[in-house]
Formats: sequence, structure tokens, C-alpha cells
Amino acid sequence: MTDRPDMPEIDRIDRAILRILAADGRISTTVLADRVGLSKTPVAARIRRLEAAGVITGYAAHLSARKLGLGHVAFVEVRLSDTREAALLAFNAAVRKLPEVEECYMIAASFDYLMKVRTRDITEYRRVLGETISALPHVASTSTYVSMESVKEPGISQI
Amino acid sequence: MTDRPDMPEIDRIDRAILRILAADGRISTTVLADRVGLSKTPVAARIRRLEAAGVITGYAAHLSARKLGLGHVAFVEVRLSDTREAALLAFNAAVRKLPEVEECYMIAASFDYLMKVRTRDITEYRRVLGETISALPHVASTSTYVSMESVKEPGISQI
DNA sequence: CCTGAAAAATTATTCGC
DNA sequence: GCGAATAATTTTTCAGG
Repeated sequence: MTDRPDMPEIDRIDRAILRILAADGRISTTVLADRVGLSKTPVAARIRRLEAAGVITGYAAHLSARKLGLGHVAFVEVRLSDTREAALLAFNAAVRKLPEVEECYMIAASFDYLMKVRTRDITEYRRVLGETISALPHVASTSTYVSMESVKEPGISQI
Repeated sequence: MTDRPDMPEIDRIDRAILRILAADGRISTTVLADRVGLSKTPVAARIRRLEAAGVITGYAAHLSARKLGLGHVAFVEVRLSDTREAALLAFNAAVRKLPEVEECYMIAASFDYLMKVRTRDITEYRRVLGETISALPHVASTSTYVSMESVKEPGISQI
């Protein structure tokens, strides 16, 4: 297995550091150092290195969607009328600006995109679908699947 | 609009605090206080209150999936052979234990669950699908949609 | 590349107003 | 909620192995 330029060397201790920081982004270097069994100096250096290399992209508070009244999750399949490069780029750029769209992936299937949309309730979802999503560049049609229950989800970091 | 017991009162300043903390989970109370135009004392108190109320559920480092060699994303529709309560609970509990399953929702549609699965590459996905997902309790059939491009996604906080 | 300790900087907390 | 003083932590630095 050869090195890839975009994949810095990450050893066992780096992984331990990442795992702990992923679970507690506010842990101090002191405590983290204890937990991985090293002194603070190398741990601080490793964190800096992982940040500089773009492995750690940032730190965020996780918020409870329910407590914020954003409990409605729907998935939307989107089909475009034009899938030439320029159309895709226009669609991508427009989607990235929508706060209600939490995730969006281009899919190799009978539809072109799959998006996760978070709203207050189904009424607001209906509004977002009709007014915003359908108005995205080159959208031909959509199919919506509504979540009845969240079995596993990351804490939201958006408000 | 009446208060809901599970939705604490969140005013304009709380929202500002949450928005900033969601974007930078490591910001200090001092800087945060400046940004929201209050002194540190009430800002620290508000953060404690939001944490205690469960609005802020935690803090996490965001990691680059690509740099960690976890760039493969697939969505799987899962149909169960048994959708009685006990079967659903068994499925839910089993799914929550799988690190590859980043998200999972119960869906009101022709399939029962939609899951987002993250792996190293399609080879590993095939292995996870065949060995792990298909072996989850009561799984009757699955359909997979592979992401070709991530247009918008939250930083992963899992390793 | 790590240890350990000292120094410097920041941060969180407390309290009277 | 303010602002200052105090207290506690944290980050950084550096000599040494």
C-alpha cells in the first residue's frame, strides 16, 4: 500500500487522538495526552499537524434538532432535465446555499441527486419543496421520503 | 405559540450563541461574548443553560472523510420481513452498533429504512453489505445507491 | 520523537454594583 | 447584565535523553 499525497501518515496514536476529539472536541491537551499515554508536547504537535493537513476540518457544537424544533427529516430524490457539466455545477452551487438541505449527494442511479432536508414540520417541508427545491436550476422532478423515526443520526451543527 | 416543555425558551441571543458555537465549537466565552454583544458573565450562564437543557448535546472535532480514506458513501434502502414492534427494536439496536452506518431513518414508504453507509471504497462496501447489513435482524432485501460526488455534507465526527 | 518542568498566556469564575 | 479581580487551566517553550 503506497502513500497518497492527500493522505498524510496517520499512525495508531493519531487515530486515538482523532477518535477522542471526535467524541469530545473540547477536551484539553493535558487530558488527551493522559488518555493516549503520551506527554502534552507531542500530542499538541500532532493535533496541530492533523489540523494543518486538513484531517481535522474544524470543531463544532452539536445541537439537538428536536429541542430546536427542527425534528422533521425528509429525503428527496431529484431528477434534472439537463445533466451536462454546467447544469450540474449550477445545481450544486444553488444547493449549497440552502440551509434546509443538510446533505446532498450526486447518485449513480435512476435519479440524479439524493438530499436530506431538515425542517420544522411537514408543513414547512411542503413549502420548502414547492418554493425552494423545485426552483433549483434544472430540476425536472422529485420524490420525497419522510422519516418517521431517527434511528441513528449525527448531532446537527447548523441553525 | 405556546411553550413546549421539551423546548426551552431560546431568544435571539441564544440563537446567535448557538450559531457561532455550531461553526466554532472551541471559541472562548470571551470572544463569543464580544461577538454577541454581551459580557462574559451572561454568555457563560447561557451556554451552561443550553447545555443543561440538552440543546447543546456535545462538542466534536470534524474530520475529513477523504483524508481518512473513508470517501465511499452509499445509501441503502432496507426492507424487513417483520415490522412488528419487537422486530423494529431489534433492528434499530443492531444498526446503532455498526460504525459504518452513519445515519439511519425509518421511512414511511415502500421500503422501511434508509441508511447512509460510509466505507473506504466500493470493495469494502460490498463486504459490509453482504456480511453485515444483510445479516441485520429481519432484513428481507436491500437496494443500494452509490454516491458519485458529495455536494454537501457535514464533516464526519466518527473514526 | 518523547519527557518533564517552568513560564507565559488564556480562560473561567466570582462578586459587588 | 456589567466589569473588575481572582482563581484555575491551558498552551507554549525548552533543556535533556
